[in-house]
Amino acid sequence: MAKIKASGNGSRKDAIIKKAAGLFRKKGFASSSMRELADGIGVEASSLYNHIGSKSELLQTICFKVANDFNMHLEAVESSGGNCISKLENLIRFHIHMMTAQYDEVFVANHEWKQLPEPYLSNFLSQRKLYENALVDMISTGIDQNEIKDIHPYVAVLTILSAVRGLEFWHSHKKNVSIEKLENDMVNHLLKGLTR
Amino acid sequence: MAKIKASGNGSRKDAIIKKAAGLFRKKGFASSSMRELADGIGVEASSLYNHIGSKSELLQTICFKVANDFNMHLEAVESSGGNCISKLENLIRFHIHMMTAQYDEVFVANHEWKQLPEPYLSNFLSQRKLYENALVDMISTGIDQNEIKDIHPYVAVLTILSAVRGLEFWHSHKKNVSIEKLENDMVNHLLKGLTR
DNA sequence: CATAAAAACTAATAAGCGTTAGTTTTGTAA
DNA sequence: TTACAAAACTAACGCTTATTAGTTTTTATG
Repeated sequence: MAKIKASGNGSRKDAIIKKAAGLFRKKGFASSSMRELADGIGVEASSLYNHIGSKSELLQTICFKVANDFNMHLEAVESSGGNCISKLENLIRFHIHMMTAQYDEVFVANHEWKQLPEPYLSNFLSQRKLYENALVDMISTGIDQNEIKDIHPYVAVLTILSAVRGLEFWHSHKKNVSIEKLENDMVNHLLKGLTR
Repeated sequence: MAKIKASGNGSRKDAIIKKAAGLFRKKGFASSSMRELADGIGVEASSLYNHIGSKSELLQTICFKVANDFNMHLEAVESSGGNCISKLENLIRFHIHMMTAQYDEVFVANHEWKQLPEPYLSNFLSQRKLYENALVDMISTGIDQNEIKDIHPYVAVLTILSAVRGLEFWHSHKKNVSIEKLENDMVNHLLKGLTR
């Protein structure tokens, strides 16, 4: 065996994907070169191709892994009991959790999906649309049951998803506030508003 | 004179910048080529250099034009009367307005600023930090004056800025809702929450 | 130690990139 | 019509890109 792995119990391929996620986040997919990625691992660029198929495949792996994690959690929440607001709260907290636990991967999936080639691009977009629609349904139900204000459901979904997405900016600022307070304050803001 | 302009009263340079904003939004800055941009205008790539300095200059122009528009409006709001909540509402509505009136440019400034070379990158980031700080101060004042809930001010700023930023997804969905209802629902959500 | 597989290496390819130089065409004004 | 400037063109430059082929080194297993 050889030098690429270094640590952990994942495969060499996993190590490459992890490094790629970090690089793609920092510089963007198109501005990241395979030579740069190889440098970060301590290997020649061509050596990477013993483990992966292509640069594009790296992006695909990252994006669909993230999409899958969100879909799995959504299913779990949907089939759980509880009212709409608590389901929404659960989802918001999961988004915040993912953003901190898998920062690079979530960031890349959020920013670089446009660079996916067909048919992966269409696949990714339709998965995201399904996810959004599930949240729209959840909010619509909440409105019907008088849990939630009369608001355009998609606007609310957009606001929530965009707000949690914005946690990507948190990484440079995380000194003063604990992640628990961040999570609680954001959930509270999104569900109960700012006005006293 | 020559063929590049086609319409309007802006210069040829302005026409190129406008086309570049559209292209950079659709494909990303790094994935957009000068040949592609020239194609969209109906000209050879080298002809562009009679009007612009470089590809990077196009990005700089777009990013700083947007930053400047936001800074100008912020100054106007800060020196206006009114309580904190109404100032915040004014700002949120301006963000929504910019996102619809200058979609390509705002999108590019939001997504591609990372590709700015130094010292423009540092300049852009410090302008954004100043903008964020102004909003943090605004919310802190609101908390002191009992207008706003006791929330971590930066979390609230992050939530608001991220939410309005998410309107970039609106362009594919704008059929069912008027921009006025969108604006009102989002302002209401961000200021007064979702829960009835 | 021998063998085989895994994973590294060197070298090269073809394509695309931003950009420049030099030249020709186009449009305006005298 | 002539003269000037603006803006287009063609052709090429040096560089970087992802990727492949072929070879050698490393590692694990018998």
